[in-house]
Amino acid sequence: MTTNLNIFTGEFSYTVDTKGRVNIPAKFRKALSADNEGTFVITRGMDPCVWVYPIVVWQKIENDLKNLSSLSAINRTFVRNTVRYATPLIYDGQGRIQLTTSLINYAGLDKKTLIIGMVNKIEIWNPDQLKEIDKKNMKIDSTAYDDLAEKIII
Amino acid sequence: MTTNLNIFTGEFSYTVDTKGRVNIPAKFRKALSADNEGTFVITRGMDPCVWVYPIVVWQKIENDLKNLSSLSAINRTFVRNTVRYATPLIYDGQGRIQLTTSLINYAGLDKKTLIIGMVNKIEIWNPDQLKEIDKKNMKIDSTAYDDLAEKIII
DNA sequence: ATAGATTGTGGGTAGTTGTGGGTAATAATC
DNA sequence: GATTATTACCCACAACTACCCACAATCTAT
Repeated sequence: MTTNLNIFTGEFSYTVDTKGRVNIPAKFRKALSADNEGTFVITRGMDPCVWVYPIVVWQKIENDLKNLSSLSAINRTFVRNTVRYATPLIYDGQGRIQLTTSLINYAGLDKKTLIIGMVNKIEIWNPDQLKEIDKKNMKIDSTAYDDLAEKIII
Repeated sequence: MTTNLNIFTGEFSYTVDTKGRVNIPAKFRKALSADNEGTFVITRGMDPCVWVYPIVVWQKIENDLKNLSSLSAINRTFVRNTVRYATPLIYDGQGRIQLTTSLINYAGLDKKTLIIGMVNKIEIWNPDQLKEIDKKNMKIDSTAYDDLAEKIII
């Protein structure tokens, strides 16, 4: 197949087990480039969910952050908030990653999860929470959304 | 023949089998350019049907999405809604693709299907559902249609 | 007109995948 | 240092998927 590496799409339903482990969908593991050596970085998403990056992609982000001047208070806060909750981890023999309790709480995860490919990263959601957010977004004025849709022709 | 590659036209009747597989019409497989290596991407259509893209066409969309910053909430929503249901897949030795249950449900597919070439993509419909939509569209005031007629001369 | 190839549809089987739990090694606590 | 909690690694298994073969119907070409 000609799918690109480190690009993730699609939606999958999985469960967080009692030990706080979730499966990384087999398709996503196959899309992970070899130089990651099975390693992801998990961190807080901007929405109430967990973001999962291939480690090589994350390292590029770290690099960009390094180049932000610490003179600006906004920069400092931004860097702190982005890096603060980031944890690298390898998936186990069954293809699962071990989430941290801090991130499980942040995303409100509990048994049922929705794992969504977001092109360059992966999101882990509590399905109910995503439904809420979706509902809220429906009401938001959609002109900005339409502008995007016009630029990116599907 | 000198038909254009990755351009699809015409209508075909096929069946979804018990395993959720549908045939891609031979004509469409022949129109698929070699660099796709037999790979399509299926996703939700804007209408209640399944959209099927050649993967090289889809990858152009992915690329545009990858360049949207996740700092903006609208960008995140847009990316999520666009790629959430997208799955790349190769057709098997018999020329079939394996649909996901999620998309089968969304499009209300059940045995009989209508496969329609939509120029740069393919649509998979439940024939009854398409008939419904067609009926509804008939009633719509046709000024918009007339506007199009000025742009596209058939 | 007939033989051969192609096409659409069905089904079987071996391997993969998702999920649970067990055990040993490591870390933390008192 | 002993005890407890946590983590890393392994085994088990049901459910699912990818891949293969079969075959009738249709098309192509000589």
